[in-house]
Amino acid sequence: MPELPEVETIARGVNERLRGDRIVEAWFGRHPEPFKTPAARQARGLEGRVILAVHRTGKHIVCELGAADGIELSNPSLPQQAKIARREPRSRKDQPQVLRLAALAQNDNRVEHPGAEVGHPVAGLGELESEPSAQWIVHLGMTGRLLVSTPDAPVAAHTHARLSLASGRELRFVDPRRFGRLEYRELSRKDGFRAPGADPLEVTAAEFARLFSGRKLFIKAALLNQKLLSGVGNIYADESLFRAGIRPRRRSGQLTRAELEELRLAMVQVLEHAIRLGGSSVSDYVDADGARGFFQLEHCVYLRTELPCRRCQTPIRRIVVAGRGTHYCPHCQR
DNA sequence: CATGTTTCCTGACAGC
DNA sequence: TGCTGTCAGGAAACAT
Repeated sequence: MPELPEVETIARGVNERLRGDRIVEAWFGRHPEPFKTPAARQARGLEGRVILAVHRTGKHIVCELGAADGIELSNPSLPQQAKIARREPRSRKDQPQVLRLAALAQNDNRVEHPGAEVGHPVAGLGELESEPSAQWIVHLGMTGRLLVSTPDAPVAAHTHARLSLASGRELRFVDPRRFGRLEYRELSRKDGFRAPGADPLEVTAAEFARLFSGRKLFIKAALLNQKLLSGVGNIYADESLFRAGIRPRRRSGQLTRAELEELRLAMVQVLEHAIRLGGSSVSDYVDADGARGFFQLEHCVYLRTELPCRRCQTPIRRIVVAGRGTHYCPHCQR
């Protein structure tokens, strides 16, 4: 199940490999509607476009796309768009993609994914050769994969999209369980896509505390709510709570300010460590090259029911919270 | 609005 | 062996 570290790993991998490549042809299987955008419209929109950059927001992978060669946009309000992107940001919501991409670029220096060379940083939009005029947004759901492969590689079952590229390679979207979503949007009409909640790696202590105070729901349910934080899923909610020493059924609003800060720091450490290890391969997660991650080897509680706690040897307990399997140490977490 | 519940979907696995 | 039943789980839709 791809969460923030897995999605980040895939986005970096695709960015390193496909940046500057051109989509020559887009093929979509007819099976997996509903996409968020009808397949025919995606294909029409994607074909001919250049991939300027690929990055992550929340659990979404965003491909920034340049205009197709020799084709004028039908809705040329681009000068307007460019003006918006250069303006000083007034509020968080107004922040242009430029800043987020720049932040990603800094992050990139810390990557030590064993399965891949350290990549060149993701450029800010200002460094791109041209302004993005469209985006292809990929959500992997539970079992989605985004793979860079050669055209002659065997097509896996449940392959729902294949983008043929000018370099001769293909970008494939495979998703057996079909919880994944594909969306195409043109930027002349809407602002660039951003996940609905705060980014777990960038959220400030004050913002984090504000998000989680005054709520009655279980802290685990709050961590999973993408409208509060975007990117944390079941694995990293459990691992973050363990690291912070907080029980998953504590009420979000009952946590002290100190506990919330403890939780935020634990979450950041867990996520950054997981990114360094290329994510967790628990079911069938692989990165853009088909390589597995290694963070599952360092899980302290997730899927460790009845196994001894790594800190105190107490057997790990499994309960259900917010409809999700939830794992914790009854001794280390209070 | 806030929160809880149901639904989608298929591979894996248990039980007979 | 091979069938049936159950379950996991992200997020949208629906219910309270």
